[in-house]
Amino acid sequence: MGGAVNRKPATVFDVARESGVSTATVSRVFTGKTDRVAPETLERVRHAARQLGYTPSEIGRSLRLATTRIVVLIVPDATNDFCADVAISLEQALKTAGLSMVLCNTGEDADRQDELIDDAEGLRPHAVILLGAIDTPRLRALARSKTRVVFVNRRPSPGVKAPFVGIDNEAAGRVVARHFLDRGYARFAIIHGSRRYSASRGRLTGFLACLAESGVPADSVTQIESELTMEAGYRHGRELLSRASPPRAVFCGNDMIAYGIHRAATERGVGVPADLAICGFDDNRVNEWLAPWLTTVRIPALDFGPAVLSLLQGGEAAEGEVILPFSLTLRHST
Amino acid sequence: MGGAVNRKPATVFDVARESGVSTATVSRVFTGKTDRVAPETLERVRHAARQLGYTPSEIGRSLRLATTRIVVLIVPDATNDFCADVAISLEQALKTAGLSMVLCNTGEDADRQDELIDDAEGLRPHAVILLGAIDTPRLRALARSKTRVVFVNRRPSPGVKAPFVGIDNEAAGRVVARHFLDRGYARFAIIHGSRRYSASRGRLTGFLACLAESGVPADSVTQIESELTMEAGYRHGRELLSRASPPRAVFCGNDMIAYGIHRAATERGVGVPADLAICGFDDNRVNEWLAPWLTTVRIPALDFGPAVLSLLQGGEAAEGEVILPFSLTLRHST
DNA sequence: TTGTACGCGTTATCAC
DNA sequence: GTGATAACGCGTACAA
Repeated sequence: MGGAVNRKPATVFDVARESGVSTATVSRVFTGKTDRVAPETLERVRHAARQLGYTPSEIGRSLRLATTRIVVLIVPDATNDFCADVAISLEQALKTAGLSMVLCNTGEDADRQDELIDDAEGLRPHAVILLGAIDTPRLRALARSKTRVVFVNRRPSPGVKAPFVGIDNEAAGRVVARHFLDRGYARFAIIHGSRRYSASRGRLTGFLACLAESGVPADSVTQIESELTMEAGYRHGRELLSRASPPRAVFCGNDMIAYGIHRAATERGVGVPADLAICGFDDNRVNEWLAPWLTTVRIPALDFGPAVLSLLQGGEAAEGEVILPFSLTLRHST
Repeated sequence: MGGAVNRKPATVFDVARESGVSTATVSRVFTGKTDRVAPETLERVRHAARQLGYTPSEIGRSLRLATTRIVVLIVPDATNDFCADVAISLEQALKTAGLSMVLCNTGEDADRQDELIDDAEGLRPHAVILLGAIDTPRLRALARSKTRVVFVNRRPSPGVKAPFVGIDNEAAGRVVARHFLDRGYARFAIIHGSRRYSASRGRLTGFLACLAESGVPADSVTQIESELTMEAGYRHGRELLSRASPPRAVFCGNDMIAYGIHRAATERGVGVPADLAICGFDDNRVNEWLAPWLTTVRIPALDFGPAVLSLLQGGEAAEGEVILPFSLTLRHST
């Protein structure tokens, strides 16, 4: 049995002493500069390290290099399947680059986001990734700082230059509107996320613009700003369907909303799509299995992680952006 | 405009110089020892810090205190809703204690788990939380080390003492078997997770024991060890239903499996529960909305995070354990 | 109430 | 190919 139990972790000094070399050599071994170390020395050091149960301290390393290998991902709502998928794909991508991911949840709360940004900066992270960021002074300060920042799915406010990964939301909104028009529907509703999010704004803008250009009168389109949860969708669905003249087709800010509306419709005996057409957004993984009826805009959530990583690796002052493709998945709800 | 742009982050020294005090005083201000600082000095320091955009470096702090405020959560499969819920609830709970969560995914791969454990120890984390851990020598070494470890949903191998959060899986298996028997079903199948997981083993043991005690012959029970995914459930479902004498009731290792089986049954025109009864496990959040037909064992996934935190805070050498309650959610699939 | 001085573990630089 | 050494940012014991 090694004696590595019940003592504080071994350090480079311990390994150096044990293997009869200097700390510099030990460091060289563990930073991969093995070509500058004699093979025999290399083996001696490795052996001693194993013996002592030595694992290099990221803390010491980070202090010396003035940065950690941690990437902080801040999401608005981790219970949302889309956020979860982005987190999963990002964690996988980061691991290939030797980076760890800290996950934080704002709960869509601006103050909480700002606190999390403070905490994140305290970690001196390799980068901060913001999914669905909320525009606050603190956020702008972060974007101005030396900290690497990547915005996902929400563009930084004009004037803030920073890498971006997302889709063309306005085009997506237009595609849905066009689809509704092609089907011949006349009265519409859109239940969208907060206007503070450029993603929500973009979809709303594209949807409304396409309808307007096709001569749909503005009073035929109900707009509802909503949380993006199943509960909210259910609530709004009940309200919409109890109106004297309910909408014929509804475009949802995400699939969660769509699930809620569908339930509201089912409970009232409203046929989908016979009486009400529903279009979601995101195309969550479970759809194929549990909601094979849902027409929705498919976003390649699992491609977001690799895209973010490519931006992180793309040179120092990268201001690049990655626009990922979307597509309309046609099923039976429209 | 403050001049905090384009320079390296401010340190205690900068703040000390700017506010005309010593670094010790600055440190005292930011570690909450404000009662040992004159109110006027306090304000001066805070002002200077704001001016400089100073955020205390967790790195320096961690080095000094020989530990970070990071908790590493290692999960087998983040795409699983149960894992996701545990992660979410843990992140929330940890934040209240000023801790950050690093999330890693083993993909059910033992080697990868061991690598992640190495990485985790390098971070000198406050604690490592293992959900569905795989028993390896490396894991045992971790449990023996000074690193705080909490096992979730899987008991450490006998001889390894460590805090545990989970449910009574054997009792859960029995409850499902009893339910099947009460409904009068005769031929059974259980599609369970890897026997390497004590959680899977426990459910299997309880299920089989209860059936055996009730006089069900062993050859009336099909056992299938499987991945816990929708795809695997679908595959096994097709296979089971194509048999000459298919099972009448199937107990699934988790809800994902159940979704897959349900789809396989639907595609073949097999009625649920008329021809096949299905019982899941976990009761994912989406069930109420998208699978309101699924009878399943409800696990309070969102209570796991707080439970883990309570163990972390429960004294130094806590070897406590938290057994959370489960219940059978009866719906229409049985 | 405040300041001085040290050490935490690592790596880059320089000298040999 | 190897070693000695100086930082990196912070918290605290001790001194004033």
